[in-house]
Amino acid sequence: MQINELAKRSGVSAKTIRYYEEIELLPPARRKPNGYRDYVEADVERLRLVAGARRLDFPLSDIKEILDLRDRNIPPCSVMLDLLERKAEEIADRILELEQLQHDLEELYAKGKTFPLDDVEGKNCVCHLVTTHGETGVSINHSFE
Amino acid sequence: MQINELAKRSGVSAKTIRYYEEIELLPPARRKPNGYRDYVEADVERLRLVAGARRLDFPLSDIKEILDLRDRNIPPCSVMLDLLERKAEEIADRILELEQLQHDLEELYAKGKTFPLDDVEGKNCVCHLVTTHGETGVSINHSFE
DNA sequence: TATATACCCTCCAGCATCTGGAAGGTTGCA
DNA sequence: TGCAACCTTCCAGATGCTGGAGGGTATATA
Repeated sequence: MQINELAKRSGVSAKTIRYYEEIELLPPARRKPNGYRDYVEADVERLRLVAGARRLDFPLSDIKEILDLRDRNIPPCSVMLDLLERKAEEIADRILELEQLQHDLEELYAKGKTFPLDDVEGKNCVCHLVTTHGETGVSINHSFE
Repeated sequence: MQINELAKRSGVSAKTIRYYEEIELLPPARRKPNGYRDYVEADVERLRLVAGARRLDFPLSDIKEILDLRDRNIPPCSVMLDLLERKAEEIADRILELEQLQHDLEELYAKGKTFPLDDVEGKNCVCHLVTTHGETGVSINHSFE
């Protein structure tokens, strides 16, 4: 099987497959006499595991760890379970952050709407609201509340 | 004011300030006779706008646009309002994606828990669940449901 | 045989946003 | 004189690919 067929069957582009080989996530591919990469069913399966884990947003380093265990005939399932759990926590945190961000954006938008749009140098415009202040540089300027 | 003071007052690291200058988000800094960068109040204000927009997760390209308008004495507020609105939509989409992902992770975790942990080559382990299938490569393997 | 096309190959560069570190100059103070 | 604490530039790395240049190969058709 050539690289494009593997790509179709795994849902990973040929470009990406070569990249995975380069960073040693996949072993060096067997070659046909003409130098083309030549794959078999086991490669499809391996790559599908990679694709599935990527879809769950696992970093390639974690995926590599899983595959390395499997290659050494150590069942990687408990590691995988751990990763799933940690990832879920990470995602939950990220969702909270984004919700806070969305809240800030909406507040700024609403407030910005009430200000003139042509105040370049003055202080009564939305641009001025989008500014950090103080030494921490982390909170929104709420001085117009 | 030297770079470290600007860093403290804006909440942006000295390293990052130099980087912003390099990519022309900030104009080349004035220099003291000894070659050190030398800043004034206006630089603090400009950098705070950058930091505030970054905190809202605006890409540097958008921020550059805003600053360029301001530098040409064109009020950037209506552009900023547009950006706020589009960004909020983007964040909302991202939150939905992450919630879907979290759902998938939890489902996989729960299901994985019910499987043996030592099934390397077989099909009854969580690793096998984390696999794309078919030509699309986008859906989770739910064959154990 | 010539050509068109659809593959395949390698290597290099770029995206976005910094961050770390090396190697070295400057300032200020004991 | 020595040392800490600044400052400078330049290079490399992180993440996960993607695009393109420049070139070889395979197959079918004219």
